[in-house]
Amino acid sequence: MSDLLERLRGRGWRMTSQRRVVAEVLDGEHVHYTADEVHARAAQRLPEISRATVYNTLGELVSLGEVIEVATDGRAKRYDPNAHHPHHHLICSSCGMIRDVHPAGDPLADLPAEERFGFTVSQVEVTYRGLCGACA
Amino acid sequence: MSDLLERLRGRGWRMTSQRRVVAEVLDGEHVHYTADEVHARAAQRLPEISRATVYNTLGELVSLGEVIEVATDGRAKRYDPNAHHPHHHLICSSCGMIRDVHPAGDPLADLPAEERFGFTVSQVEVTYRGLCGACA
DNA sequence: TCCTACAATGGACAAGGTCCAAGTCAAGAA
DNA sequence: TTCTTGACTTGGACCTTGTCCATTGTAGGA
Repeated sequence: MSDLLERLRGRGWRMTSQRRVVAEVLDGEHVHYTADEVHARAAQRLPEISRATVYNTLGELVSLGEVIEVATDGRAKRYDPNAHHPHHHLICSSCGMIRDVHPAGDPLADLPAEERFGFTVSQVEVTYRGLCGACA
Repeated sequence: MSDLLERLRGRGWRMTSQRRVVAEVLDGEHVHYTADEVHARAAQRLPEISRATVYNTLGELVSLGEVIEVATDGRAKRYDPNAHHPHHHLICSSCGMIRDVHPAGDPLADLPAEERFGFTVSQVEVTYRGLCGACA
């Protein structure tokens, strides 16, 4: 994740302790926290960090393309730092656990021109749902 | 949509004017209203219908499998009555318009066993995003 | 070290949705 | 037809998620 901190600094980000902590919380594989979870974890290291700062920082990371926003269920959005490795999501309908997956095939190519209705299609998300081993 | 009313009655639904109006609002092709839009349209025919009843009724229709809930953007959920005809969605990133689409291919078959992590996968949603003709 | 523009804070506010106690009514029973 | 009853509806309080803004703090360049 120090890569991320370097990249951000290179883009002219002012490096504050709050931003550093948020970036560190988002380090790791298969991390899909809600904004609230990010805030709770960040607050363990920096108790006075505010909710607004976490929302601001997450929003900036998303618009810089460093983090992906995942709307899994109409409840809280989740934030996925694995933005530089294209992938889709597999979600447990019972406990909400999320895994990154890499299906074969190219869903973009599967959408014929006559099904595009004049849209310029630029992005596809595939969401698989089911029950995880523990919930089944 | 009278089919729907019949099916619901067959399942033991008590038929009230509120439920009838909600079901009627959801009649048609390419209908993807938010709960609030359903409420507004229902209220044109039945002014005293309450928000809670609309939410209850939509929730019941979803759990009966008659309507699909679509979380397009982390804002309000949308309700899609086209539940008996499998399809996916194409969404304009600018104006939010939604179209039903029918891509080729089978994304479920594209997820190899070693990418399923012990899940029993039962459902796939594919969401295409881009700009519609008017917004491009 | 000092400045200052950018960032953080916290509290108010808004949207979307859920819950609940009380009142209403659809539909089966008599 | 009328009665009965439990399912349904209502409206308002409340919760969760997220945004906004005026004020205060501070990173990093001069």
